[in-house]
Amino acid sequence: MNLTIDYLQKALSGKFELALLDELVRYSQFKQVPVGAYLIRPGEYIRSVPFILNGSVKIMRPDKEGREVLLYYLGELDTCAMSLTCCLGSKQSEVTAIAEEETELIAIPVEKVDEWMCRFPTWKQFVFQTYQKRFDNLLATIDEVVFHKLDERLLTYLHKKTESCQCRVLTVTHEEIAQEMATSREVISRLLKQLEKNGQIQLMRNKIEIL
Amino acid sequence: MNLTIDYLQKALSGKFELALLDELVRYSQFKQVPVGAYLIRPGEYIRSVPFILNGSVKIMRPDKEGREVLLYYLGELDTCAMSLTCCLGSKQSEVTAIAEEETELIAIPVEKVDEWMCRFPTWKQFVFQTYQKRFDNLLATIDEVVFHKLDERLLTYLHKKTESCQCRVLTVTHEEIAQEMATSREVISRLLKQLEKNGQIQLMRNKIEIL
DNA sequence: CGGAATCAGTGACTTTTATCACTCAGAACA
DNA sequence: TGTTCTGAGTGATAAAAGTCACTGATTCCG
Repeated sequence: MNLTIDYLQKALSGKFELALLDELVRYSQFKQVPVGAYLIRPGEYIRSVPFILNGSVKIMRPDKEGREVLLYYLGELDTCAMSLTCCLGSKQSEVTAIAEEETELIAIPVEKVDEWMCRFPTWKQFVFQTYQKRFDNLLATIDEVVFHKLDERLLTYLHKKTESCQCRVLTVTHEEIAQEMATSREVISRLLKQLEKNGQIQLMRNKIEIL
Repeated sequence: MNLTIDYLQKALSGKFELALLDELVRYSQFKQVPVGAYLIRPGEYIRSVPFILNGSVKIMRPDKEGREVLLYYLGELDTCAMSLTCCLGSKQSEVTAIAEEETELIAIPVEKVDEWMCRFPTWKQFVFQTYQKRFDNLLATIDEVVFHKLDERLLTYLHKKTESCQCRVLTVTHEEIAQEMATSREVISRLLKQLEKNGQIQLMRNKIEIL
């Protein structure tokens, strides 16, 4: 697909001024990312900041032993704050980013992200809003793991997931959930059964319907 | 005390250009904060960004039921990234900030923080480095609570605390530790006893020596 | 079709953490 | 000096989460 001002204008619907849209088209690169593809892995350097047009991306935090936790999802018109700082400080990534659905995004070169901040107030505002959102996301994640038990966490996990993919029936295995919540499959299976008993969900093979 | 360029120059030792130091002195306010004082409480609005000259400040995340967790410490030449975004977006604080020691800081008005970013490259760099650091802090906190057991968490808690206050003997009760780690006093008492048995710490009334 | 692979369910048990109930030591203070 | 308060230690027990071992069901594919 070709990146055009028309397209961006529709997608961003008045979020940015025309001059900025023009530069976005001129300097950034359109990308289509298939489900399951890695946008970034820990340790890699990031050379451009992804700006998601549609689809969704999950951000995971791994530890040394191969486990990992879901931090949050990025969706439409979201940007990764970590990649911002990583780029500007040319630091390696601390997280994994995986396309949860087929995702379309534009990759913006770091220099431009930096340059535009002073030239376009809407861009600066956007960048800081992004930081704000990510901090809130991380704090929400901390709230979950510190203050809530697994069954509650599982429920909010399911709800967030349905939000992110916009459908009531999730296609996911217990094993996958366990990995994203850094626990074991059996535990998740049992808790899911419990939630089903309580009438909060409906279990099927590979699928979970949220009621 | 009076805020002078000389003083700041010494404190910041070449971090910022003279013109910026000049504006720092002109527009910000020097503050001395006693131990235990609240810099900010959740729900309050922040009108200026604190820049810590010396001392240390602990940032806590509360939940609705009155419990809270320690997120990280701010020390010399640190700034709170959350207050940055909160200010710029005029949002309420999501966290509590308490002076862990007697702390000296300068309060910088939001408009200046914003304005200087385009005028002083060192300032912009500083702001983004701050975001970087806070993200790293939050990720480290998440690592702890998700991947580590309480005894390990307790040990890193103690080590961070000694770092922040620069002494090997902490003056703290088991109850306080329990609160900052969102658990109960008995649990902490037992784990501390265990650490003492392993020769990692030495317990005294109101005091813990790290070996 | 039939075997292999993947996913889910579950009993039995352990470990970790939380909670309750109480004792004891030292500090504080009148 | 004795009483009160705060901090700490600890046994008993419960609840939550993790682990092991196995079974059964469904899907996939040669």
